[in-house]
Amino acid sequence: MGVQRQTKSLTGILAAFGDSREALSARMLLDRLGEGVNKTTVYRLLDRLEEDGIVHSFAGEDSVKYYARCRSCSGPDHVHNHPHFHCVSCNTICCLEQEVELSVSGKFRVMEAQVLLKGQCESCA
Amino acid sequence: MGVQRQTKSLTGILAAFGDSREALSARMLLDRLGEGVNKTTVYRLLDRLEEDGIVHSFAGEDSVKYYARCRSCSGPDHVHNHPHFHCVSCNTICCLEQEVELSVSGKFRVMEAQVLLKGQCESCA
DNA sequence: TTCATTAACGCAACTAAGTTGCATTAAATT
DNA sequence: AATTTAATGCAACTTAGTTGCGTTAATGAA
Repeated sequence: MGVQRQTKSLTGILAAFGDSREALSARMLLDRLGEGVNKTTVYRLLDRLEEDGIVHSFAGEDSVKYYARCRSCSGPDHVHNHPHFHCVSCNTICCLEQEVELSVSGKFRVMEAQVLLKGQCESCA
Repeated sequence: MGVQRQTKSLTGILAAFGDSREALSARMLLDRLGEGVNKTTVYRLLDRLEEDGIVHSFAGEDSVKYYARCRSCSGPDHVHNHPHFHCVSCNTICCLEQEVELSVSGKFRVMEAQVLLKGQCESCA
């Protein structure tokens, strides 16, 4: 059981994500929301939102945990195997819509794939 | 300019990697080498070894930095676009040999791809 | 609309990963 | 053996993330 109450920290965080595909870290959320929210609350809310399948998370290249709203990844099985793109110019990280299909030979049983791409996004290229 | 001297911390770390494809974190190295090495030294050596292209690094699912010896990835351009496999049974992370080819549509300019697979490895499957 | 319940909050104190400055040690070269 | 300086070890620090606990406030019932 994740989020159960409509608090202003919750609406603040959801508003920060807005309707974009951008991935945000706890720090980024704290910076954007300013005085409005407490560090512990942000971490706890992100956990609960992830439990509920409202957001998903992944480790960025900088070994920091990033969160993004679930959009195309909200299918029946709720798999998050879309790539995340880190633009080295504008330094934003966002979800790409397309699924990645990759074939791994051998006897490995792949259950989940996390793809992190680095380069220049549409606006910066 | 990375590593310049043959010290026992260096040989210890290289011995810990051995000839395997396993990826190790600073913590794992410290645990395995015990009294033999200092925390700061391990972090600094890993940095230098990465500069020299002896090892490469990536963020694990746990947002911890993992290092692995460069083997198949030691080509002319030294690209590290092979996948890393995290076995949920034996909990080891290792480099896979095969390159991943993934096509990203749209106007993104992809410069680097990091693929982290989760599942069961050959021995555990 | 008020009250009771308890989810959620905020603070302080903590852990763990990784970094930095600086004085000391020890490879490598002469 | 003497010199040079890369590398080390320590302590102190930064940053990400967690935990315990007393307080606050969203929600549903009376």
